[in-house]
Amino acid sequence: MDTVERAPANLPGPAAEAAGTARDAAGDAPAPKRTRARTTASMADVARLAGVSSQTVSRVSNGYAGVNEKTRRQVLAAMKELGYRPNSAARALKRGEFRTIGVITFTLSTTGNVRTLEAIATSAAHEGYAVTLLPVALPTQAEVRGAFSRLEELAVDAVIVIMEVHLLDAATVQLPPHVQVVVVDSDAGDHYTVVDTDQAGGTRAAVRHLLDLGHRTVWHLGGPEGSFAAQRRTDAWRAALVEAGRVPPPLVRGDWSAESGYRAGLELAAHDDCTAVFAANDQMALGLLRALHERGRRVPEDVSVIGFDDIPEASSFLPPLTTVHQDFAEVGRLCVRAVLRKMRQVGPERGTTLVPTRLVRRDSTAPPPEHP
Amino acid sequence: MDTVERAPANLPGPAAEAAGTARDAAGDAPAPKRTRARTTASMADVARLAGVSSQTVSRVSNGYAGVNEKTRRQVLAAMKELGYRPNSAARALKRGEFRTIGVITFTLSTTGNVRTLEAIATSAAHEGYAVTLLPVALPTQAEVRGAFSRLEELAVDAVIVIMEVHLLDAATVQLPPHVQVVVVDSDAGDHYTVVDTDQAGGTRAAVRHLLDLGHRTVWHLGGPEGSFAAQRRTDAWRAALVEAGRVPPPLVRGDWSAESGYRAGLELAAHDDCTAVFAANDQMALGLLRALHERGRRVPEDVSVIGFDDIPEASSFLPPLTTVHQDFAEVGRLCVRAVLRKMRQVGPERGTTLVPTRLVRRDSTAPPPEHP
DNA sequence: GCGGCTGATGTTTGCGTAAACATCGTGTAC
DNA sequence: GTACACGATGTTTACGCAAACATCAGCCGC
Repeated sequence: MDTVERAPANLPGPAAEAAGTARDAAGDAPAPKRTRARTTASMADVARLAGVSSQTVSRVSNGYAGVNEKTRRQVLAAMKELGYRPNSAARALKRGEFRTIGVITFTLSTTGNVRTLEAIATSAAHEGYAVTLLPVALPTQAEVRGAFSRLEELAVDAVIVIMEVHLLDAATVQLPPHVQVVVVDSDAGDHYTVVDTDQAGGTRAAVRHLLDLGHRTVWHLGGPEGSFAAQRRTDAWRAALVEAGRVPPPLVRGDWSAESGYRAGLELAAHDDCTAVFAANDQMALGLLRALHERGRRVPEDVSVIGFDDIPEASSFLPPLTTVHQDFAEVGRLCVRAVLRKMRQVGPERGTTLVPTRLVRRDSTAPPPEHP
Repeated sequence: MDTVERAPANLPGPAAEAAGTARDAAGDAPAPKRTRARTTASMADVARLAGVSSQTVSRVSNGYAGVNEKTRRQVLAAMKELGYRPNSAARALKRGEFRTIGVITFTLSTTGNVRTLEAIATSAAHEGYAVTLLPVALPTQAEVRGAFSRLEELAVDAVIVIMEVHLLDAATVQLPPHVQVVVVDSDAGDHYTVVDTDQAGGTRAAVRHLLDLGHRTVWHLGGPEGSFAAQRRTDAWRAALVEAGRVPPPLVRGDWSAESGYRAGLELAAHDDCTAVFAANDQMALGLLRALHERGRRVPEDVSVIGFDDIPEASSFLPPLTTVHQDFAEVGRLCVRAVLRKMRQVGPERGTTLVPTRLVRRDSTAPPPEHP
């Protein structure tokens, strides 16, 4: 821990030998007013100590070739002694890039957003980029606009937006020029670059699974209106039923939360002919399971339930939940790749990339009861 | 978008007339070699267009007093026309601060970390600070060291670490000087500034609640060894029992995941004398509930279960989970406050701040069965 | 032996901003 | 009416870095 305590800038005389003695003059003489204690050593300091030009320090710092091995070693030693760290502000100013990606998202309350964010951060780090978080408290236009106006001053080279793009457009966002944007949870593939889970494919798999088990039709516990993902799942659910010649029951809506799933579940439990429910996410499925349990409808004997997301807890539900697995890590990875490509001006400017899903069969689905 | 294309730097003499008409000239004449299309307007560009000095633009930009209202308006108009955005790299370089806080954390798989991070981001935004994420894939020393070495070059003024500080120490971290650190999930209050949930208080409340219900003792499903929070809960659990004159049963460990709670639950279900279990988090409690259910032990009639965290889903478990509510938002808020105070050199350098918990009674706890 | 090349290094310059200092009217006190 | 304060603005400078260019040995080929 001692390394943290050290204050390399004020070392008494160690730097004097070996090279330049000019430092002492600088250290003391000037007006002692507020000394300002230079916080970090600069390239110039290192250069002085190593007896080279600052440009050579720069070359070493950036790992350029063309520096004599002996010189390089001297410089490295000087850097170490002074505790030199390149100043990223100066670097960014000079290079014109921050090596940082901004991520705008709503509250991190949904598993999907968190997982995606995590993957983005990891992938970005891998590429030498940092990730700056721009939280938006509420999905209102004012909030979104606020986030973007913060962004305007922010040190980012690109932005990944994890939310329905309509809010973005509606907020009359004015992005800093040359800042690339990639969007998740949106259908704006013709205006933006979009990366998303294959909502439709996953939904189709879920519905088909239930129909294959023998259910006459499938009810749907949908997500909130604002969400594109929710909309997409609802549309796909309806389409899959129609395609199979079934009649879609009325839609029941929740807001992604388990609590809303519970409330919707109480409603669904009242329908005796409801033998299969496709919940738009696992949390709502959880609430649904509780409601069904309370109303004495057994899962999966009386009612089959299928979720979406495959959160880690899904396998521990009662009963373990059959669900559609989303590969959030892949989504995050692709976001970073897409945004970097856009920055480097390779790859398509717009269009949607879909990440496939996978149906995970557990114990919450079964054939319908003999005669309901 | 046209504002982007414009190359304000090369304007010949437009500044002369209030709102120049000389723009056309700039587009053609200059050497067409890679034009480099200046990406953004600088203060100088705005100054030229507004017919003032760049310093005045700076004053307007920073909202300083002492600028004539008319002048200010001119400047603002010019800014708007050029789509001017202050360059944060230059600003950071000049001011010597980035207005950014780095957050180091393990994978965002635990609710607590995510909630805390979210609160940190929100509070920081409130204070005009951005948050940069430094994900650490695995809690190994090498990984932690890697994160910190990335950090060394990173544009942050302070760091909040959400993890057991031992890993940090062990990684022989060398922090940039003058970068303040605040830590969550740690007992290093004497070396660092620590903000944490009152683990002991929450645990005591949980244990007492169960004892008050009439249980002879309370079993404990603990978290992983590396975690300070887990350790603290385990210690407090044992202490609370001893204090009440009870004999602590053997400790059962999980790794925070529901799956591990399930495995541990199978084990616990085998003990007929186990009538009350305190799980170190809600996810493990979920798995525990499933295991008990599978083994035919009813909750709460046969076994009482209590969790820790109060994740949103807890109220939808079967049965709804009694648990200890953690105020992650407050933890995050206090982290930001502490770190900003340290930067401004007010407030104590080290020491621990505890955030109180609250017991949330739901349906998973009840008096023990008559004669077990 | 000379021109030119290569590798290693130094020098100059400018990125965009804002602190510090300088200037310049205008009014106000005496 | 001179002195002086004050408000409004302009000028200079430095933040730390790295691209572009300059220098300067040593070495090669002919």
